[in-house]
Amino acid sequence: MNNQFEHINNSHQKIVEVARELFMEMGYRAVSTRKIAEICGITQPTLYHHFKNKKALYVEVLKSELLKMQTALREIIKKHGNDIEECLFQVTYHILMNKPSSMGQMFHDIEKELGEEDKKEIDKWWIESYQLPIASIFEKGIKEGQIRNPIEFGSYPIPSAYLLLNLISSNYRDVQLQEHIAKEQARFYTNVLLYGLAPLR
Amino acid sequence: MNNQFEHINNSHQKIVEVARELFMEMGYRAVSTRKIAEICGITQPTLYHHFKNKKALYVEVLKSELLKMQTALREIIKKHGNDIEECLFQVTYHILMNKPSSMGQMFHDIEKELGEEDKKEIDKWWIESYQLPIASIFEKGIKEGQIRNPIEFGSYPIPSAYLLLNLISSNYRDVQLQEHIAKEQARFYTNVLLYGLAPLR
DNA sequence: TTATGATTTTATCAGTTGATAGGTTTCTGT
DNA sequence: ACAGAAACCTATCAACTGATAAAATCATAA
Repeated sequence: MNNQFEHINNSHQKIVEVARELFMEMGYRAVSTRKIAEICGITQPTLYHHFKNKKALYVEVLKSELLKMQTALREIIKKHGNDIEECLFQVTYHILMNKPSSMGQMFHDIEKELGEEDKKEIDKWWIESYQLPIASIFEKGIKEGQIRNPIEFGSYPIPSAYLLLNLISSNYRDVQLQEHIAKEQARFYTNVLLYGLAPLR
Repeated sequence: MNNQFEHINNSHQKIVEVARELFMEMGYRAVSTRKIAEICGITQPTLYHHFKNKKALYVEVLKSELLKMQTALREIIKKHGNDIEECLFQVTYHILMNKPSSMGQMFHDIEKELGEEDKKEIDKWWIESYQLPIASIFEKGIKEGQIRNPIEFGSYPIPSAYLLLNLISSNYRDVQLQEHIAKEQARFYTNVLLYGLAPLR
């Protein structure tokens, strides 16, 4: 019934969706406001009715991206929280399949293209979406003795989380992973992370 | 005596150096030919006397960057080749300290901004500079029983090399690492890579 | 000295970019 | 039906981009 509201949401949401696809694929600089508008089927100045400027649109894209990941990771951790190996595998697999094609590019854009205030806000969202959920897995693992003693090995939850995230988020080829290959890769990552490449002595 | 030759080299080399710093820090798109020229102390059209176009300059920057890394890694491997743990640590530490501040951005630029023929050439150089040297460490480790059986664990040399490279090359913060922090991080990476986060049973 | 070629400069172009002003259409609540 | 707001459009701007043409400077070899 509230056609106005739906209409706003439709345009707004479509712009964010299109922008996310382009920004994450090509990077902030390589995507023009005209290209976004064209794909949305609107004219370029209309974008500026929905968003203050290009940066604001990018920030909104990042927020929606991070929020989606936060929801998904919490779900996975709730489901497999009792089995740390399976939990890490599922998290790794999910990120591999659903992350932006080039997270390195995304981090670079956040660092170089946004202002201080935006950066801080995105940082907050990033921590809640990626860092805390994954660190919580390792924290539980340490408590239950499935992860080495951090004091001896340096395996504190947050550094461990970043180690896993670095492992996942970088990819020297930007290829989109196929399902079974991503599963294989996630399994390899998880195995190495937990048990290492050296044979048991 | 050959003043002409020196002069060419001076300009040429200075342009490449300045361009490398800017390209690696800001990314291909964010660096204008005018900015490079300004820092070099020359006018922008002069760049086009030394390089066919912006892309050609970027390719040259990448080549010099990769060549430097190739030389360094071969040196390290020759020196510590008999001790796989120390060798991996030294390689990890060296890359952490000397890599471009954002390798993710670099990969993205290679993938999206270069043509097919340039991409293939850079790929060749990349393999010789990073992939083969690091894979050779794991290959030796497998032969000598310091790395698990690849058939059982999936720890083939090249996937293992990429695992380590992914670990190193990504950094969600683009901060320049300080020496002792990089050493600590390299040690942590090497330890996890070889022995895993799970305690020995 | 002088001719030649390498190097660099000035002037300029055409295309793209993010952004704004001002008018027009569309929708909504009364 | 109508007032007001929201959504969208046309036209346009100033800045910046990579690139080229043509002239000027410079070093070098004869």
